Amino acid sequence: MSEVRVRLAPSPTGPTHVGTAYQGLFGLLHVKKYGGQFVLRIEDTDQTRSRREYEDSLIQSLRWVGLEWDEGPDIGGPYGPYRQSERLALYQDHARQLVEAGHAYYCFCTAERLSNLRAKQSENKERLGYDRHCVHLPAEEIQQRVASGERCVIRLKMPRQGTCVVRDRLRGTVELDYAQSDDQVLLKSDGFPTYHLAVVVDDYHMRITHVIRGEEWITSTPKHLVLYEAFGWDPPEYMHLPLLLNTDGTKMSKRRNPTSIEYYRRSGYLGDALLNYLALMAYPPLGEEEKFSLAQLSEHFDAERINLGGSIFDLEKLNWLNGRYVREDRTAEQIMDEMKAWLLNDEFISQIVPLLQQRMETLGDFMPKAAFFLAREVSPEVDDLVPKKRTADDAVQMLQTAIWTLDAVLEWDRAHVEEAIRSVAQYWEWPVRDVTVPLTAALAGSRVGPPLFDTVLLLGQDIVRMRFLQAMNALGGLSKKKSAKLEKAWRQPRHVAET
RNA sequence: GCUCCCAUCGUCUAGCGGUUAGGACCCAGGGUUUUCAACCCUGUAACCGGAGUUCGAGUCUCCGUGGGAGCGCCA
Repeated sequence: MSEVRVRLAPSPTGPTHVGTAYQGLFGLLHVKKYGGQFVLRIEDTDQTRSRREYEDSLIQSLRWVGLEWDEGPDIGGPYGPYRQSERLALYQDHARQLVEAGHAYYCFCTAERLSNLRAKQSENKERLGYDRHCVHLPAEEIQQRVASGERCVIRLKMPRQGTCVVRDRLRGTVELDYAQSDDQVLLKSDGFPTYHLAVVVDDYHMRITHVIRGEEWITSTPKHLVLYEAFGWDPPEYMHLPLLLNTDGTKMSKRRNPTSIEYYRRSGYLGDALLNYLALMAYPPLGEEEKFSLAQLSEHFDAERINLGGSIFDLEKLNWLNGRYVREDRTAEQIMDEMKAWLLNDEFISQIVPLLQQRMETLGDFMPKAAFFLAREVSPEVDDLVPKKRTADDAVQMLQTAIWTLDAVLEWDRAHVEEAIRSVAQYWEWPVRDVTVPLTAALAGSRVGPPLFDTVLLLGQDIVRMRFLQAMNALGGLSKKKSAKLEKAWRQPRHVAET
């Protein structure tokens, strides 16, 4: 039996999701139990969404919760490179190899044709999926169109019938009809692979023995098994973990919950407490004690004990656990060090002082006025969240559009933040003050505070989103239906009058 | 719509045919404490439904129901 090798394969397309740490935790546990290697691989095959800064914060965040890996983009290893964008030739070769062997084919369908197709299928209540329009093109035509530089993709030829038996370590066998999977694109027209090709090629070449990933992948496993078969490789063992859920039971998303590791760090949680809590989400404590370290857990870890139902991420319990870590696991000195490493340092305080200086009479005014920058949460008065002559509902909707607008800001600097907030006022055709006052209240807990744009900048995207969300909830929230309607209107292209 | 996964207190869970269904978070009450936390004690609260197997079902089987996920040139 070969050595156990497990990988964590996140995409650097946004703040690091707690689910990434959760999956990494169980992967690491498995590796520790059998004594193998844990690999970090960056899946940056989406050129439009992947960003290097996200990769940096990803690595930092994973280290912060206490995850460690033996091979990865930052430390190298024998099977690198560990960044998929640096392995393109490998995927392209393998895709061509599949075409030559008759397991895949070129497809010239345009995005427009595909979306029309999907619309029609959805209208006729048919199963959504590619109709194999390009599967039987004559060889000469393909050659000609490829040679002429026409945009095309390579698709996997899935079996039309039969049942795929997926062995899942936690669930036993899962049977899925091949017909449920359509001909997946393997190589995109920009020459980058899709997840499905890249994951199989890399897992093979990196000698991955166990694929431990979220349950959302279970239904696409047949595609991966077909690829292993086509290449003549032995597939790895699969373990699909249950999902982390919002309070309403849906897949955890930043729309309803703080989901990023950066948020929890910034809010003052401890990395080891967060990881401990994440373990509890799917793994029952060994005995009565629910507080345990990674080392303690790995000693007794048994995958069979993983619970299969998705778990709701419960802030209350995390707060309780984190409190125990603060009180029981750290000396006062260590807490001091943690706080310095957190935000109580010159770097951070020196950014606040200029914002508050003009609002201070004595030095003693500083801490109370700065408190909201460090607080876990604030509780603004409803009156401060609603501008005069507006309703609570108006304010809720405005807050929601402010969240969307700020989420779309890629360069988190003063100019872009200001532009985004002004555009919210513009969208509603409100005086800027009617936007800035509630937003300030939502962030600072009071309508009086330092300048909004600087405050937003300093609090950071994740904290800002969460405080806006909390303000919305304080005002009664927004129904799903209303939210969808608002979003539709908000996403309409807007025509700004030209001067 | 089609397919798959899942199902014990509000939440996280123990239970692997015979239990007064246990623990933790939350909440409530009490104790301790100069205050507040912390800590300790007590309490409220659950086996989704229906058949079947069995002397006996939370536990096994089937059928419902409910929830979730997937069906992208996103991962």
